[in-house]
Amino acid sequence: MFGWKINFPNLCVRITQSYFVMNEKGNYCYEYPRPALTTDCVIFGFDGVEIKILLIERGTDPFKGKWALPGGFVNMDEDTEACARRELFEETGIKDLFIEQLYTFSDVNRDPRGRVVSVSYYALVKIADYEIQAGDDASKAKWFSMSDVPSLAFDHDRILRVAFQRLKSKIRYQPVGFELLNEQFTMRELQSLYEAILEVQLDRRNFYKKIMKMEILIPTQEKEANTPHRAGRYYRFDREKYQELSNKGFNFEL
Amino acid sequence: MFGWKINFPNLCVRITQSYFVMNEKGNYCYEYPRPALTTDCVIFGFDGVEIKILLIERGTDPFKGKWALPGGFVNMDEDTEACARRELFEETGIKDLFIEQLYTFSDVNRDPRGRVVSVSYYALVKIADYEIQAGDDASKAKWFSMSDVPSLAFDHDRILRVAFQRLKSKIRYQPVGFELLNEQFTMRELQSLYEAILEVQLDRRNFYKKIMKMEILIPTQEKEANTPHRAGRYYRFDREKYQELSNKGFNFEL
DNA sequence: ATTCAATGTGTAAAAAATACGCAAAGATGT
DNA sequence: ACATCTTTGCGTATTTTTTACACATTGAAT
Repeated sequence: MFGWKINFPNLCVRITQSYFVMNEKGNYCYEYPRPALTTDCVIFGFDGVEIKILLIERGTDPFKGKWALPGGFVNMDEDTEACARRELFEETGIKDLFIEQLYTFSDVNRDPRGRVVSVSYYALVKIADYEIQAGDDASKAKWFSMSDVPSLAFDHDRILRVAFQRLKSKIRYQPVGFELLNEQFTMRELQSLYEAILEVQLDRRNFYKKIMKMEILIPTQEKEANTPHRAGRYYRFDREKYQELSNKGFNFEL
Repeated sequence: MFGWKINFPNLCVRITQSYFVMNEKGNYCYEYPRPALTTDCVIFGFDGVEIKILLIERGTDPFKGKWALPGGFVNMDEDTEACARRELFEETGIKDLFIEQLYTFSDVNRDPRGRVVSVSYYALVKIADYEIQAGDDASKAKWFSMSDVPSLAFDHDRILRVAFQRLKSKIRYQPVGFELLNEQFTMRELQSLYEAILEVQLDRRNFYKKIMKMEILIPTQEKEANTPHRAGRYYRFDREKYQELSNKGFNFEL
């Protein structure tokens, strides 16, 4: 319905009340000025010890050479979430991941190129699945520890701060942590994840009892390999069971 | 830096990488199509019994005659929050209120006029301050009970649902309820507010003890008037004390 | 066999949430 | 003056949840 390429200069395409004129250069013309719309994505991973985020080194100005969040301009035939997923895939090869809208940043001067409004998302990925792809293609993507993030392009420092804050509060009352772990994980990994995000120490035994009482973990028969000690059992998150319990009024909380 | 009115036809104004051309009709022209950007605002009030929301009757198509959330297009020199506040003031006379970003709605077909992305906000107002203004000016603004909201224009039904959900979860761990009450309020009013939003019944005595233990309420010497029984004491929310406690790690929770 | 962390269960103490009881206050109407 | 009605403020017993830590056992690797 919108954005057809029409090659008559100054043809006015009327769509109810909003319309654009296309001039001889093929530009899109509107009666009132419009901000450009982009999405940016904060991608969190977990390496077993620390929370990491994926950044892209900018190849063009502005901020050429600086690290930035993956993102780009919204197309006319996609909503912002689709845009975030597309950009993510194009820039890092990551797809099919947990993604959720974070906040829309709209400061008038947040982009030196002009008025650009960014709808930001945060995503949780199983870092092992993407470690390789991220590093090898043309775009310079790299995982950084949260404690080791360089100063970022645009207002991306701020976006990152907001995202981490959100992750921190989200993980306490929604079972999103599992998105950061492999399909199978040990109790110790799960606990370490919570400790890394919440920045606290937890008692192993109480943690175990609390999480087991929820009945949302399926113990598998498999165990860790190559440990110098007794191998930990692998568990998997039971999404269906969680949905079921959730519908009955159960609230995940840790 | 952006959006200067320049009267030479087809003059290209280059701002780093983003630019617009102004054609002979005074239109704003861009190399790529852009969605229009609006804000919409869900305004909550509390009349002592029920949660209410403020709606505007649309005077023009599309959805002429339907009720909708107050909102409008974002100007180039204001961020989205400023836009939401401005539109709110223009359409309802309300200013200086609690406002917070809710979510950005970007479905490709959410507006029949074309591609329009809406950054939505929700606001909490002391209903008594605005009851009169809302009804009297040209725009037809009206308070509706949550239980009695008509079908709304655009995707505003959905926005409203999301907003109420947010209010419900927000009020449990942030002291935002006070924004809905007068500067002074009785214990009963505060409790009724929580009961209305959370849709539960609370024990008066436990509620009293819990809220008093937080030490964020200042009891005044004033009391209700014209009650057929013992008048309730007025309290006020101690913002500074809350800030102070909050910095020390105190978490409001009810 | 030794080492070392994981496993799984138990339990006691502390803290928080829940459910009521009750006497007194005080504003209004009769 | 009295009856009515709801707030006020404190008390308290019970249940539930959280927290802290003990302990015996398992099992992979060297």
